[in-house]
Amino acid sequence: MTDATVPPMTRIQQKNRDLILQSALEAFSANGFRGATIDQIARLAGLSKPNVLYYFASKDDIHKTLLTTLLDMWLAPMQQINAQGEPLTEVLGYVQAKMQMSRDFPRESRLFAYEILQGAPHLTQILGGGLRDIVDRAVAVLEDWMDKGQLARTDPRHLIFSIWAMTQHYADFEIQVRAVLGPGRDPVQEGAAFLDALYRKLLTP
Amino acid sequence: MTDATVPPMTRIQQKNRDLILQSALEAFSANGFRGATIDQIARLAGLSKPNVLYYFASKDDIHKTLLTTLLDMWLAPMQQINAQGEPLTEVLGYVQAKMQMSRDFPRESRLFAYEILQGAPHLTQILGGGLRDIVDRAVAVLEDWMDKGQLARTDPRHLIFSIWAMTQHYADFEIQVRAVLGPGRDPVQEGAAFLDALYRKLLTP
DNA sequence: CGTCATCCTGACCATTTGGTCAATAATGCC
DNA sequence: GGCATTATTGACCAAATGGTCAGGATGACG
Repeated sequence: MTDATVPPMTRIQQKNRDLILQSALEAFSANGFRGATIDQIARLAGLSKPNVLYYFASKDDIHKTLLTTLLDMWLAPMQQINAQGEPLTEVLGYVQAKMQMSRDFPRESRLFAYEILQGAPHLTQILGGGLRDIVDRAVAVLEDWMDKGQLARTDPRHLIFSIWAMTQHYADFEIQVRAVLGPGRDPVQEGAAFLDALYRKLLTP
Repeated sequence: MTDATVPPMTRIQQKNRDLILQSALEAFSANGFRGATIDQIARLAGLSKPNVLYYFASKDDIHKTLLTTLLDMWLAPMQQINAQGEPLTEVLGYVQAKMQMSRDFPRESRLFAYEILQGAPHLTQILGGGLRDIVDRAVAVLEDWMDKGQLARTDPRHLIFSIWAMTQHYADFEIQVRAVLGPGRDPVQEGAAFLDALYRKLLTP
């Protein structure tokens, strides 16, 4: 019954779809969904507009594909928290990993920020489903550590919110951060040091 | 030479300009600048599109007016930090004030979030100018308190970033927060309690 | 080399949207 | 009431934009 043998996916397809998604990431993250145009994406990819629409059914399709493709990568660090590891190390490692992503993938960060601001039209299912499960798992681990006295007690969910908020801030509001800090500084590096100290102090039992 | 006696500004003008700005806040904060249309703003205001453009020169003009009008209100809490007050109380009060704004003015919060994400095309001057000065003043106060040993030492600027990040998170990413917390909870109230504990622990000498 | 599927494009279309304008209606004021 | 100023609108425009399509170019492959 099942198995439609999906598609062959030629080398050209692979290459061009990747190219388009890359360009779309650039465009969407800079201007938001409405602000980006297919023309712009096509130009960035070095393709014609109809050609872009040959690989994707619509602008919306590109956007949705991009979001779902990148979501896994975005949530990966939290899933890598090791319940058998040293609690403080694990949490601080997670913070640093998220911070690293702010530096390395600011466009992805902005893409998600726009989506959530918009009301998450494409992610509502995932928000209430997969994301919640992933968070719940991490929360269980954190609570276990707190029960054992290996971590100072706090609300684990708001702890996670705080980590998300701060790490995203350095990516999404980079302009503001730079404006306040002035030139010649490395916001993310400084931020990483600050957050390490902050969470160390907060979570040390 | 100077003094063009500006404008009289009739009662109708006052009322309609206010109406339009209110409607524009609704539209821009929900859909971003590009996503909102003059038609939509006009409909929300119960006016015709040309009538909206009678009061404002362009869509851009509405947006800029809105941003600059609301910026003062947005930055007010930080300017109310009292250098003569009890340090911890002052900082925690600032956090609570910002949190209160997340609850009471989420649209304003999103408006600024969109603007910064976009690269702050309308606020660049203010970011590098007024904002920086305001922050510097607060930083001076914080550093003074730290020097006197009344506040634990941290980077004051990143401390401020963290407050901004967290308080804005509850407004701008409300959907995500609600999805993770589940129904029947009050994110902002819980967040306020969490942040109070966090900063108390971080800043108590 | 032939042929079949994949790939690509110019031209085109409908809709949306920011903005204009001349004409009309209210309003304020003497 | 009469007149000047202010408000308001329907009709209209040009540009931008998402998307279509028929036909041509370019591969893959026996």
